[in-house]
This record gives sequence, structure tokens and C-alpha cells, in this order.
Amino acid sequence: MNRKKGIAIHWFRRDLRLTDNPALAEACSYEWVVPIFIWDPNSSWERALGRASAWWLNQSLHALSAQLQQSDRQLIIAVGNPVDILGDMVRASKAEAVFWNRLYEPKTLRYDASLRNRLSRQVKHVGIFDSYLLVEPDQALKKDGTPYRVYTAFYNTIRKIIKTHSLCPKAILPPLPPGNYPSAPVDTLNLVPLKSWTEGLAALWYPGEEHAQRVLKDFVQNHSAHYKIQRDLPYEEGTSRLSPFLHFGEISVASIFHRVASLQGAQKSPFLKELIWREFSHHLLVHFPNMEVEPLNKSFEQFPWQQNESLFKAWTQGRTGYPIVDAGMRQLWKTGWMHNRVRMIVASFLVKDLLIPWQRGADWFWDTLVDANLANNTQNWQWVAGCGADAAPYFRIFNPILQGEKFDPEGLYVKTWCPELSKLPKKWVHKPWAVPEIKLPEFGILLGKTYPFPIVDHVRARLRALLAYDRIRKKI
DNA sequence: TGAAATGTTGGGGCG
DNA sequence: ACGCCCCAACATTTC
Repeated sequence: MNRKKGIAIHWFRRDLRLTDNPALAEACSYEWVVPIFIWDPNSSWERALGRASAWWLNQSLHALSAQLQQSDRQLIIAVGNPVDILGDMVRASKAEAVFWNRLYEPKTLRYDASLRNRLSRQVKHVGIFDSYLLVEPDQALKKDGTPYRVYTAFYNTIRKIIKTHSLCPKAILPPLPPGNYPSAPVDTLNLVPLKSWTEGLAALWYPGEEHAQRVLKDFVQNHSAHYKIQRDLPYEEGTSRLSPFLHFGEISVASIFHRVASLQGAQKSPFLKELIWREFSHHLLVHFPNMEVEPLNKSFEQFPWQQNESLFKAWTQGRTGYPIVDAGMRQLWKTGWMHNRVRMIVASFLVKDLLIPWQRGADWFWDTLVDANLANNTQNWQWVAGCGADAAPYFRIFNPILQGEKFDPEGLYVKTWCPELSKLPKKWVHKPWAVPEIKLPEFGILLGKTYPFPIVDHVRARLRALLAYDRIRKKI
């Protein structure tokens, strides 16, 4: 193979893969390559990781290291600020090029711009590549040049723009340049905070590129055909479960999109529609960088939210007394993941039944989801709260009982995560408070002891939410 | 990517 | 046989 003379650095961030990694592919066209991951304890270029994400990253770094070792290469792990680390590495290795893939959080975009400036004075080439999204945010604007705020219109445009480009083949890494390159062992980064907690995550998830490929293959072969119906049933394996791999770039969105789009009858695939929701979220966060903390719809700044720590805590711990909500919150805590249908239900419950600010829910998800992603998390919470782009109307309030009966009719999901309800007949599994008192012992339930009473009455909570939304609506 | 309230229709019981 | 009432089932509107 003809390699360019000289030395290139590839900075691994959320692109922890060898296949279809354009920045890495470019680096690998050089004679020598330094593949580096930088752990920055001060989070100078990104939001500080949540605990579940940190655990995932730890496992992913092990996986990537092992992958490189298979071909006798080494992942260099450094600790510090990327500006300093990369500057030092350029000097130490005498590199003439630095490459990485673009990410879209506002903080990262700012950091990248100044980093590119700094490095441009030191090296011949600084290359930032597009691979985290299907379409760049400046490529999907309305005719008047402003961003889309309505999903369907955005979707139609995106489908027209996406071109089938060929994916980069798996990178074959050239050796490290001559010299001494100290590397921190993954476990010295202290990314795993609570071992007793992460054991539950470890039982379910196998981070890393090789497993991501297997998960995609399994989804395409066994689940994608039933996705439209099955994805809404939390007890079924109906969703792809690719989100954490996608977040950390262990698989590229283009490779998922093109694989699924090539299937029979995939033109209107609801799965592709979900992938494009991910695009929408990222584009919105680029165009409205404050939406991480502020509602897109300004009238919501006046919304009469309630701060109630004990209700919030009951929600996080899965003690609301609504089985479908509690099952979801417990699945989240035990596995670092929650089924998408249930995410909508628990989010609606926090925001509309408890009137707790969506930002609190977003923060909890950020900390506990292995697929926590700032753009998706922010966009989806604003959507549920009714203040986002193309948001659910304020009056659309999920009824946790009906949602349970509709999507978990046998109560199998509920009983998996709330085993204290396992003896309940399906008639009452979503409303244990309605069981005639004389039957409770038969089902092994002591309401208020083994399972809580509802912390709010949904019918009244709904009316209260409508009143609250009414107050801001009149001010529009 | 809801749910409740309200409106409409049509079949069957019954005087 | 006919009209009236009831109410389930479905449709539409409203929150």
C-alpha cells in the first residue's frame, strides 16, 4: 500500500470504531499513526459524563484497545486537556497532521474551532471530518435559510438529501512512529464509580465495535421486519438497542442507515424515521445552542413548575405507585437503559403529573442512561414537555394506566421490574390500588408497604396540568 | 408517538 | 307494525 510520508495523529472521541471512520482512514494513509484517546477530568470540551456513560466508556476503551492489539497496535490514552495533550503529542511525535471527527454539542463546536486554530500553527494539516450525522446541520435549512422546526418537513428534506456514499473500509493502522509513547491504563482513569451498581449494566451490555456489528446484524435479520409494531411493546425485544453504540460511535449512523434502507420495503421504515429524529435533535441543538437549559418556546419560561424533592426522588427510585412508571424507572437504574415507549410515559408523568421541570428529568436521564446523548435527551424532553420544536401539544397527557394496558397488556414488563406485583391478575396489574381490599392478601400485596399508593391521583393531576398550561397559553 | 368529552348511529327490547 | 328508549360502538371535537 502506498502511504503518505510522515506522521499523523488520530484523536479518538465518540468514534470508537475502525470501520467507516473517515478521520481515522485519513490518518491511516500516513506512514505512521498515533491513535490517541484523551481523558479530560475537567471536561473542557464536552459536558461531564454521566455515571452510566462513564461506565460504558470504560468498557469501550478496553474493547478498542483489545481490537488494536489484535493487529499489534496500541491505543495511547492520555489524561488532560486536549489542547495541551495534542500540542505536546505533535511536538513529541513530530506529527504533521491531526485528524478527528466532528461532534455537534455547542461546547464541543467552540472548543474544536479554537483547537483547530492552535494546531494549525503547528502542523500542516488539521482535518475535522463529518461522520456523526447523515446530513450536516447547514445542509438542511428551509428556503428562507432558517432551520426547520417541524419534523415532517425536516424529514422530507433529509430523505431527499441523503446520498448513498460508500463507507470507509475497516482501517488498517500503520505503526506508532519511533519514540516513547506513555499510555495510561484504562482502569486508572477511574471511570467506574459504583461497582455494585455497574454490575447490573455489565450483565446486559457488551460495549465495543465488534458487538455493535453483531447487534445490528441481529436487528436487521430478526427484528426489523416487525419493528413497526414490536417497538412499542416494552416486554418484547422489538427495538434495536443500538443507541449506546451509536452515541459513542462504535458504529456509524451511515452504516446503520444504508444497511436498513437497502432492505425490502424500507422506504417508509419507521426505524429510519427514528434515525432521522436523531438528525433533527442534533441540528436543533446546533441552531439553538441554549436549548440544553432553556425551553425553545419562550412562553414556557413562565410555566408554574413545582419543585418537590420527595416526589422527584420517588420518581427516580420507581416508587410512584404507577406500575408502568415504576417499572421503567427501575429498568433504567438496573440496566442503564429504558424502552422508548416507557421513556415517553415516565417523562410525561414527571413533567405533567408532577409538574417537575423537564430539566430535572433530563439531568437524571443524562446520569443514568448508557445512551445519554445531549442532543437527543434535550430535544426529547422538550418534546414531551410541550416546549420544544414540533412538540407534543401541551394538552397531550399520557394516562399511565391506559398506556400500560395498551402496550403491556399482560403486565409482563411491569412484573419483570416490579416483582412485588407478580401475583396480580392482568385486570389490576396497572392499577393495584383498585384491587378490592379483601383480595390484596391473596396477591401478596400490602399497599403502602410492599408497593406504594399512587403519589398523585392521575385524574386530578391531569386537570392541574391543564390549568397550569392554560396560564402560560393566555400569555402567548 | 393521547385521552376525555361529546356527538352520531343503528340495532334490539318493549309497550 | 310502529315509535320510543337505551346504549354500545364508532366518529368527531376538545382539552
